[in-house]
Amino acid sequence: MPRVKCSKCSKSETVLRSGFIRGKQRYFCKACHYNFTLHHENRKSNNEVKRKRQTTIIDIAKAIGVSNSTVSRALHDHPDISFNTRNAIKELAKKLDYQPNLLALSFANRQTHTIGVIIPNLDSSFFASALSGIQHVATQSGYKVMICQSNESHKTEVANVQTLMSNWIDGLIICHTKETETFDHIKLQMQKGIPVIHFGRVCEEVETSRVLHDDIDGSFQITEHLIKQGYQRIAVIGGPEKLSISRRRLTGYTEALKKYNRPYQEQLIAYTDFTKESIISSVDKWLTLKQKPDAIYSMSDRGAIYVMMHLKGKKIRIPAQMAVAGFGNDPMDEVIEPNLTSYNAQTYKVGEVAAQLFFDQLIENENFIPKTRVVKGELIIRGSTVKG
Amino acid sequence: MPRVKCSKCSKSETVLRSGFIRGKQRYFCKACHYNFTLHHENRKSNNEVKRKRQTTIIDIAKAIGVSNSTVSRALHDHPDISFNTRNAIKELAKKLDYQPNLLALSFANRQTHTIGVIIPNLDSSFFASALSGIQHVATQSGYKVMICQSNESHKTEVANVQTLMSNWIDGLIICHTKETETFDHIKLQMQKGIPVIHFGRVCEEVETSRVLHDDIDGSFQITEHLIKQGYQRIAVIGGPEKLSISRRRLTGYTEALKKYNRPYQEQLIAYTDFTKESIISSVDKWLTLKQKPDAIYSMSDRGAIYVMMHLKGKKIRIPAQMAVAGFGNDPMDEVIEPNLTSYNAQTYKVGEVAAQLFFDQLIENENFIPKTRVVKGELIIRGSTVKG
DNA sequence: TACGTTTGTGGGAACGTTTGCGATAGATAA
DNA sequence: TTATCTATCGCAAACGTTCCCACAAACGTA
Repeated sequence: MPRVKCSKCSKSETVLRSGFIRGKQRYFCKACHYNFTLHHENRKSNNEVKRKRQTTIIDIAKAIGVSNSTVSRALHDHPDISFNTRNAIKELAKKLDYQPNLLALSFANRQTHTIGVIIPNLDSSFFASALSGIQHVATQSGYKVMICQSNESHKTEVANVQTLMSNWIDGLIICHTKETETFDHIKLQMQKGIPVIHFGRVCEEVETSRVLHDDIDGSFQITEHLIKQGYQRIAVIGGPEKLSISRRRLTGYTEALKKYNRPYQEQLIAYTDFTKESIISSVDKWLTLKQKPDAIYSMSDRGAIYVMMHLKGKKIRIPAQMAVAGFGNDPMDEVIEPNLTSYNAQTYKVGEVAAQLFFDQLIENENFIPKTRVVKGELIIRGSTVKG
Repeated sequence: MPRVKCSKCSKSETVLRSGFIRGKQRYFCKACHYNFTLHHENRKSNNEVKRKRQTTIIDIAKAIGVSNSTVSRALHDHPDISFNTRNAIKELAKKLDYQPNLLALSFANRQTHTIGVIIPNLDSSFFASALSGIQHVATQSGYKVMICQSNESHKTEVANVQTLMSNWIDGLIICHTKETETFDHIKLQMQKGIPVIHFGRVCEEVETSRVLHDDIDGSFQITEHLIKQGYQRIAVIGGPEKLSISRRRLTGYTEALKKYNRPYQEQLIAYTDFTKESIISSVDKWLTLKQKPDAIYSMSDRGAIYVMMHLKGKKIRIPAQMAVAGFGNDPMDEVIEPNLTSYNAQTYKVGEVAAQLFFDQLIENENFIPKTRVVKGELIIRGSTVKG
């Protein structure tokens, strides 16, 4: 028998317990037939910060004495609204600093005006500038960007897709991790009708719009440049073998060799996971060869820089004894000595195009056909490959 | 007299035009008293991509034959739901791949579980890693992060705040642009009751929680290190004079001078806007001095690198003729030659702490008191300041 | 005047979830 | 039995906006 006063009639004899509500005892008063729970002061655990109310359409409607529909229409310049009403509404809206509640809007329209972006990481200037490109185009069209980093972990990537999707993104722009080899998580979203755009590292299993660096031509140009500079044995540091960019860049390399009638030497190709250790071990292996390479082309600038630092540590002169070239035109290229020859892949533009492809797909809708765009880059020749 | 069939009674004689709806002709049938518009096939311009319906709580409720409330409570392990019902609901939910509609949830609860972050840019590793820190902590607590770049433009920053706010972010973590000198846009949001956290570049006008690099101690350590290395005239490249980090870092510098009884020389202090041009012009000015400095401490690594490249261009040997030190421990520091001495400001951790401060404020709510956290860093001595 | 036509506005459902309050059929105690 | 409890569930409001439909009043026109 609880000794609790009814919060309505204040009697306590008639109060009896009646189950639990959210962990709290609920009481029922026989006298006044009233259910209640005790709102103790320790209700502070309520960390749902209710913000101050914003002006809504309803406020305006009430103030002027029209219906919400009218206000909504007036604000959207719907032709059905009289000049006077429209003006009055707009004026009051401005006065009350009315801001449409995007949440309600998204909720009602079932679209959030948000693009989800998944990239391996933000540390590399490569992805950072692609992201900037995406953001630029998205912002122009009134879209927001929600970013996730996969940290080159496939598992995280899958989780990221989940997170973004449950936030109702309108589209997904993604560059896969170097681990990713299965694409069910992508296919699933496409079935749900979400536009998916790939960039950089691409998935060949599914048909999506995609934007690529000109990997083949870039690799070709770098290789051609090295050949023309007189280097005879050009070694290559690639990424994981299954990664499509590895394959494409290797294609450019072999094409250049073919054009200049140079032999393709298996032992000069190294597939790495882009980590410092794997790269250095490849280089070390090459250095033990009888026929050492006289040039190393790394498919990533970061890798090329590891190579250079390693070579410098071994007192091997660049480019006299060994030329080095990279891919991506990282800002570091102009800092390291000698400056690193690289291929400016226009990553910012890649990001822009990716976002544009998203909007294309949005507009063309169901009669949309996936497109592949290739962004041209340019070879930037610096000291690391030019003797003398 | 239009020849349009009523979509209800199919007569056409009784149909007459009745205004416009959204630009489309509206018709009214006298016979059946019915208003309608023609839904032509060319309704394809409707690029509001309605996605495939997700399973909702209502679907589950109908399927099992209970009310939505019951389903909601069952999924939340509310004690009022019987074991059997709960199980049945959870099972079906799993089977139908039920995902709660976060949009509806945010809408109902008036909170989005999203933190807005505004940073000057993503290109610098400084902000990128702070961002990673924020994201890490946020994700752990089930919060998302919405990122905006101000591009060091105050105007853009203000617009960013607008954008984020109208998306109902639950809190704002911001590092101001170097231009920003007025803070009304911040005050406004604080009045609305949303938590604002500052990091790095801080606003002293308003009372917010904030997390700082240990600018003073960092600067002190760098200066002390230079003094101990025997450098006599240490020049400083700072940011804009109004920027609080400039002032704090200068404080550390002067404190070190004081401790070692060195004179403070006005002409060795340069306030720049961190651009390459302004930095180089400062350096050039110093080089014309009779009493040239023998060490340059740049408050940003990027700036220090500009300095080094410029000095190298002038064949000035580092550190023999001029030592250089930076602040921030940018990855480039280990790439440039000689390696750049710098202060590792633990920016990743700064980001983490910033996010934590947000959650603190969220929990403590109205009885919350702004805190200032300082993240300790460490001096990293490299070749650019150590002779021989 | 009588009818056809247009204009301007209101009503209300829908979007998915949470949650305070009621309600009821059994269970338990008196 | 009766009085009291309890476990379990339903109802409905609220969040802000859009948009389909209905309708009355005004406006033309014959």
